[in-house]
Amino acid sequence: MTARNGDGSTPIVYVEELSGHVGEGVVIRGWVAGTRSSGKIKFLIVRDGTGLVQGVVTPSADKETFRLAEELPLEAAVKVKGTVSADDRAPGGVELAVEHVTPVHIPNEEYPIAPKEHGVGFLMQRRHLWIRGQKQMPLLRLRDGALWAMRAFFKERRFIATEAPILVSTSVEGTTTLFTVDYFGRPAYLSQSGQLYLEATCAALGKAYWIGPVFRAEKSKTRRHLTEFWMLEAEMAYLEHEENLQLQEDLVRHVVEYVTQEHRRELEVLGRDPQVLMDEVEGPFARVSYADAVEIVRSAGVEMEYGQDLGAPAEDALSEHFRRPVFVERFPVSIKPFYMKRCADEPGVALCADLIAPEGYGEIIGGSQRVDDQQELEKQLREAGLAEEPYQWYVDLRRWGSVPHSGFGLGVERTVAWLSGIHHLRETIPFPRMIDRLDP
RNA sequence: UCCCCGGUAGCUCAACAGGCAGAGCGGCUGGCUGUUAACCAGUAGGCUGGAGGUUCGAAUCCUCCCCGGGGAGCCA
Repeated sequence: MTARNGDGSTPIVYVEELSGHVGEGVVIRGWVAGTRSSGKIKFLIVRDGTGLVQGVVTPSADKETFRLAEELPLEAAVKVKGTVSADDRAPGGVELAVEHVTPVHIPNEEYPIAPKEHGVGFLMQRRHLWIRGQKQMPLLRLRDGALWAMRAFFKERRFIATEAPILVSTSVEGTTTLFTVDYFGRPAYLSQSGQLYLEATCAALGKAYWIGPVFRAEKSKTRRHLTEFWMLEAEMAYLEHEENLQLQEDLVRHVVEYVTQEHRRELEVLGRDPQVLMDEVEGPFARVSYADAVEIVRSAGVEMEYGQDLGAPAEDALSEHFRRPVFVERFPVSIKPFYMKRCADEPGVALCADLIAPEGYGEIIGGSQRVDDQQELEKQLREAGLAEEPYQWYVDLRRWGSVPHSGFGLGVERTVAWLSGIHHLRETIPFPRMIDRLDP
């Protein structure tokens, strides 16, 4: 269905569709992203959320339009009627010979974000406007593509999309700092993970996943942390460790393939070479045990003791060493949560793996096979120093029809950062929440 | 929570060793029929984050506070 303009004759189209309308009259509805003038010829850059197009205004347009073209400030809202023409000089290959501009809203004040350099603090305070930027826009579109690819992957594999609660009464991992809220007079917490609930759900549905926000009250202050971020968590009954890794690998490869095929334009604007991503997921992902990883990290000159978790410098050393996604398996149980099953051949290590992204983007997946034996689970709860009472429902899952099962959680923002080549997580989500950033 | 760096025009920054507070961009005015962060000419724009202190004199040195950035730990 093609929308029609007020006069009933001119089709309203989006910038991304313009190449299919060369030679035709169209109306673009959008915002002014820039103006230039060279006397009797004026240029109007218009964006509409799907892309940017240059409108060319000459004296052949009506008088009012010709005058407006010079005066329109940044971010004026306009409807632009014109004829689409192919032009090699235009970025994107097409431009618009403007016949008429209808102003929808003309700002009275100067737009605070000039098309010039700005500091991050300045831009973050104006995040609600910054997202209109020519790099932010494709980044958010890329995020959409990545999430879409994840959902399509699971749909195709017959996983059921489900939900986990955000308000919870207990911690999943015991160690992480939680946000507390008042829940009718008693404390509740914002969930840091939906995993325990996914374990329950997968015993009902067989294969389940969810994509939702999770919260960490850690006072992290780095480019790899947000206090509110989105996690994709999947859990599958009868899935064992090896198959779990294969599932994760298939998922990540699918997302990369989808994004490099369907979002080439966005990647190009972001300066991200799709070939780099494709090369990284070509062939099986690397695998290394935690113990061997420690040796690799040390030989790269990074200080690390066996028993310490992988810090950022350690992760960077590993991604530099393997230059492709790498699963780090068999972590010491002391640095992993209580619900992980232990390796049969070595009870001191967990049947788990973290997936480290290439190029220093850090851990994008953490997963494991879960404890399926009731006594074992109760023992590990005690060893973790957690109260058993709040976890009774979780223990129940081992009481009736307990089966081997595994799952994982993927950090959406870290994945998008890797895909897009963006350095800092804050740009991969529309309105990031960080230790010192609650507005806008 | 800890460590490091910073706060000067709307923005990005300069101002030697304590001595008249500047530039580019943006804005505004004018010029230009193919500009790509256009270009050319002109113009306005400042309580140097706040409070104390040292000094003849502080954007500059000292103390405290506030705000921003980078990193660590923790994690996705």
